[in-house]
Amino acid sequence: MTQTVLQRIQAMLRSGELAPGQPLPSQRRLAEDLQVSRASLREALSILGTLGLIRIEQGRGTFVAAPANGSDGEAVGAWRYGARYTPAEVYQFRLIAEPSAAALAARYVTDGQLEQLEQNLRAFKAAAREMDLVSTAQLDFEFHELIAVCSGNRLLADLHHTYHRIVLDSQRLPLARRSRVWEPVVEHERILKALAMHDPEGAAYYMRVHIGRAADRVGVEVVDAGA
Amino acid sequence: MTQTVLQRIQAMLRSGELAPGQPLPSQRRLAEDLQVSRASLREALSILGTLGLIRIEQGRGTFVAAPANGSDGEAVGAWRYGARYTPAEVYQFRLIAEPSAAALAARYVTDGQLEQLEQNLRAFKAAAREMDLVSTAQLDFEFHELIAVCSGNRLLADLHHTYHRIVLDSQRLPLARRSRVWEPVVEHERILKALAMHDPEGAAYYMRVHIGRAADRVGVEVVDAGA
DNA sequence: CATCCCCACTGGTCAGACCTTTCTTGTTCT
DNA sequence: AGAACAAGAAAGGTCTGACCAGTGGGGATG
Repeated sequence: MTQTVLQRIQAMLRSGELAPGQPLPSQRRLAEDLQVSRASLREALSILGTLGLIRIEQGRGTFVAAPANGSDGEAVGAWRYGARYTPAEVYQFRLIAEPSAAALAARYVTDGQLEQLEQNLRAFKAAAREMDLVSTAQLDFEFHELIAVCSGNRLLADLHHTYHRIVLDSQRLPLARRSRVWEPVVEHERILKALAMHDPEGAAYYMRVHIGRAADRVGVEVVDAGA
Repeated sequence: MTQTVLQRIQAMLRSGELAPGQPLPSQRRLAEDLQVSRASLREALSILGTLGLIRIEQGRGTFVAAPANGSDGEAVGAWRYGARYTPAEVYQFRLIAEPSAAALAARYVTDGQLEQLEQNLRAFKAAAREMDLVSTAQLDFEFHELIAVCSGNRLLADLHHTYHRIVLDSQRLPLARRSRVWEPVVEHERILKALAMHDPEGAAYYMRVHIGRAADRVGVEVVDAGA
């Protein structure tokens, strides 16, 4: 039920039916429209609020979140709970670790793991095509985690799990700007192709590009260690 | 309220109070424990479920999500308790992370930090001259930790702490063979010189060489990710 | 001894009530 | 007329209690 509501509201948002900044119907009204209880509706709205797709203000209403436009200084501020590490630190670290993880994965990846990655990519494509931002974010993370596992270095694999948690702790998934939701699909495709060809340099290169662009998409400025 | 509950449950998960795969208290029980209504609790749990931190199964219960089991779906329980890493994995990871940390440190290191590093190097020299193997190992680690801190990336700094622990837990201090005890002193000197000159490429290069040779000195074969 | 069914759990959903905050609106006082 | 204030409508926030729907264990039955 809640999942259904989640899907339907996401559909409303991406259909452009509601413009950014525009208020959604009141919870009571919306619950009636969707034929669900207010409790179920609220669970869905809470999730969307946490993910940053909508903004909920007591006494005022619920509003479609302004798109994460490049007007920097604001997009990052949403990282309100991530006290420990800044987004820049996380992306900087990913820029260091993940290309190497990809290079190692290119050497050691098995056919079974490649199949898993391809399966993930297919689901990722489907989710992107339907603009299902929640699923894309989850599948994106899974892709990177799979590669970390394929690297054969458990330190890298566990580590990915760690900063996955860090991002989750900040309660803000790396949702891309809607207009750029298709970019990571292409980038993942390139990485996967390099892995399939067992090409360490290529995998590392495309991974580096991918992480850099991912940081850009969420409006984070990162200093590349360049090592 | 919901936000508070979210924080508290996340705190439980982080603290390791609940191990992966272990069930959480039932919603009715948990709601009572946390002094909130089940509705509010459910909103928080729904969010955590969506984010993948917990797995909610109707009729069965709510469970702490297991860390990524990506590979074979078999070796899941393997590192549920206390992950162990081989020295090869640790050195491979250091080979990835530390050159980048050194490059960043070269950019951001302050005069005060350089002074600390120089002091460490002097003590390191003295310990090496006296063949004090325990002190050299400790000072060696401290040198690397200082550099991680200088990088300005707390993720790198905390990480160093982590695998320092891993190495200590394995009771396997990187003690050099007596005949080669002086080598790391020279290598540290080169790194420090690059840092003092604010030369990122040089610092990264000498660090890479240093880690590689360190692995060799303790007889570990490492595959360089080469990325 | 094996089978089956019941019941006590779990999470999922619902309805309605009450609270707090916000903003409008209409009144009142200056 | 204008400003200040007060009341109320409407929004989201929370709570209570109930019922629905799967799950699984253990006792009754053959």
